Amino acid sequence: MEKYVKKCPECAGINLFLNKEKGEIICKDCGLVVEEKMVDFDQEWREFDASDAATKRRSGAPMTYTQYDQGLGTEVGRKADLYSLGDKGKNKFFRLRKWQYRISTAIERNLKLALAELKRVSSYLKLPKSVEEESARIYTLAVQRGLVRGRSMESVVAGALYAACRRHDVPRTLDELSEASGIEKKEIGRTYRFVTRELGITILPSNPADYIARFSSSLNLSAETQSKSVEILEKAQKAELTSGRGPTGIAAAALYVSALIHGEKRTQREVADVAGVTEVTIRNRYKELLEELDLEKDMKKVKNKGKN
DNA sequence: AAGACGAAAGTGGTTGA
DNA sequence: TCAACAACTTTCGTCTT
Repeated sequence: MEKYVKKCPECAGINLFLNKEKGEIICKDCGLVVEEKMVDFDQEWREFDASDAATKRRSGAPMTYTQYDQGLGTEVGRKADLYSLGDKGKNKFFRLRKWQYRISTAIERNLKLALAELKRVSSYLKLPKSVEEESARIYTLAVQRGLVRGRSMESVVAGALYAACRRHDVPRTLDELSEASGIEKKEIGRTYRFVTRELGITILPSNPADYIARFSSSLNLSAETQSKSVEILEKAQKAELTSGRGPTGIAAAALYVSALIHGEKRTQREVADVAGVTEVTIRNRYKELLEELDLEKDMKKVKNKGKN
């Protein structure tokens, strides 16, 4: 996170912080997420020597995975090769070239459509460009390996986006992806798992804290509440309450408790809705939090009723 | 009347034989 | 391949504010 220069449009505070990875600017005073979609002005690579320059630098038209063939294509053979072939060889050659042509145009057509869809969903969710690129890359690989066969193009696009979000620590819930893409949640989850497994993409379990900023912003919670909940999350992780649990549930519970403590009560329903979990899950996590971390003292300050 | 709480049954996915 | 299993959901009745 780095300091940002402008003033917060909500509270006119100057404590704006920029998180480039997530494409978010967060106001530490009021917790407002000012801008979720921004242009990343940075180079994402660094050059240390000439070979870095050769491999990483991109000049001319930018080579980008959001262009469907990256300006590169495959062609089978050239005329000159024909002289070394007999009649049989020639036939084979033409057949192969025909197939290659069909396959590559099929892939290109598919990519063209898919990347349009990908851009649509990505902009709907206001995802940063880096994530869009990543998911386009993933999708391209998936098409080349024939992983789309038997699956709808849209669901693979959604799966690729989900994977890219996770890799960039800018998690969106399956619900959000589902709403944006119109694909069922389980279908996205399925293709996501399939694609990442087949492509050997490793993805770390997402950190609950990554969800806090967004959730708390849609609930209009204060910055104190927000940072308190991150604090709670850290303690929860030390107490090993987080492993194996759904990160959104934990994030939601931490936010819920934190809101209670700061007298900004939100109903379990409200928190559950933005986090995409049920009230029951929040209750369970919330109960565990109260048991394991001694938050009672904090709670007493708010509702001064003795416990036991 | 709305919200919080918790029990019970159901779902989809993982794991280990 | 199948059954046991954990996490989470759905549903519903009861209690609290």
